[in-house]
Amino acid sequence: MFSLYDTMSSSEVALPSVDEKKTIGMYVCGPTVYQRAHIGNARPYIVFAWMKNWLISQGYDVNFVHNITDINDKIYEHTPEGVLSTQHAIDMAKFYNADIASLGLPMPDAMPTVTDTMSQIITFIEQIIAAGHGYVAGEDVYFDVASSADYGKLSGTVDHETLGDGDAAHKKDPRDFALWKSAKPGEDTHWDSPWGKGRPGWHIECSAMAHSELGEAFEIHGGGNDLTFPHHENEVAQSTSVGYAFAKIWAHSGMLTLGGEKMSKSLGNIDPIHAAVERWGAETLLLMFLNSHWHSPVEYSQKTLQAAESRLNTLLEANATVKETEPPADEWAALETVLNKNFNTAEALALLHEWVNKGYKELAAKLLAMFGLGRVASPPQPPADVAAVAQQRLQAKADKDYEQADALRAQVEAAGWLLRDEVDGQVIIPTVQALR
RNA sequence: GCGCGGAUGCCCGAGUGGCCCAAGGGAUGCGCCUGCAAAGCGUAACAGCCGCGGGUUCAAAUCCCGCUCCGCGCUCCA
Repeated sequence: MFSLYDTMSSSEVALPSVDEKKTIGMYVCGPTVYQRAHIGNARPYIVFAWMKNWLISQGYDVNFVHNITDINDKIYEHTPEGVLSTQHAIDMAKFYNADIASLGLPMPDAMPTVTDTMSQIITFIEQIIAAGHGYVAGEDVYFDVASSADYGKLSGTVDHETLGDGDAAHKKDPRDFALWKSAKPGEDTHWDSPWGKGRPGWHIECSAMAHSELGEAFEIHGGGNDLTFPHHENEVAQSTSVGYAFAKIWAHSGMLTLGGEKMSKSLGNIDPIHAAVERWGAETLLLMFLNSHWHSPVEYSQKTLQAAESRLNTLLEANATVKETEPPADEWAALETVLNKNFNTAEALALLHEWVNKGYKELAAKLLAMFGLGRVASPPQPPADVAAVAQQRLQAKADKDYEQADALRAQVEAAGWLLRDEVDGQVIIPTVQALR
């Protein structure tokens, strides 16, 4: 039985068994595409892509939906002069797709955009108004927070005094948030609606995309924990206001920090995904995240990354040299225990080391593949020139020309391969560098 | 200030009542091995009690109370 820490109930909540419900709906908030995404943005995607893989191995079918917010104030602000904001959003969304694809995990089953969900969004707003939970003010539409009895239940944010931006004169309550915003001068995108030309508010977009893809109720709603309030709180208010059950589990992943502070575009302490992958490689980044619980923060530092890189080398070496052994029959069950209980990847990683060290190759390969680390189990073969130098080194060694042998070994190492003299001969072992 | 989540070895990081004198990894010392290495093996060091102070219990890193510190949120945010 798989369970996850759920923000709504502040406790671990179990998924229905495969017999009760085979298909799991999973919605994970994606980025607003106004500039290139950073490695912190990638964490929710990574965590839930792993989770999808795991649930499939447990017999479920998983529908992993990861949206692209392609309409937002930020996009207007960041669109270069002379470019349409829609084009800028398309460009950045393409980058995001390429960025997450480079991590080596399965792509989401659906990546809806706001633009493509516009008619459902408008219908949804009409439903909310009809249900008595939304109101029109001029050409804007707001959600009536006071009408929502459970507002604040998800985030525990109940302090009415401090909430709300207050500067929107026609709000009934400062906590009310926009469902539809009328078009402003200078904005190059707007859509027709019963309330005039405009665009949807941020929160309604996600509710609408989630329901449009996954129906009224689904199992897991994920996202970074910085979205708990107001974004997810507002999503809950919108969706439950029309009678939808919405998400069974609210899973909020921890922040990636840099210098002890959240990595964020507005703080500017960011490292873009593409730069991080280029510098460290996907495997090292994945191992860094794998080492800590999905719910905890992770510090993105030279030290953290280097430790992950060393770990990767250790796994590559062990995989290349340890002899295969038959594991105990119920060994896989140990993994199920740790992963099914709140998806404890750090424990799974400990188990992975054990398996690799003991030579349980098949099990290790299966686990590695699930975490997007398949190349650790099946690394590339050394290129012909490297193999040739390795061969020459063997000859030099046989000739007792050790100076030459050491030089050749250094040459191979510079190319990203280790040469080791085992009892049954020289072996060539890949390092992190060989995976690039 | 309020809400939520944390505080475990030199470092990262599991562990939520007894199997914990605390997993796994990273970084270390010595020996064997090796042409020299690396890995491996052996060995050493490695948290004297798991932020601090109380309490509950036959039993606590794990539960309760108070405190300190850190992160996130309080309508830009993964």
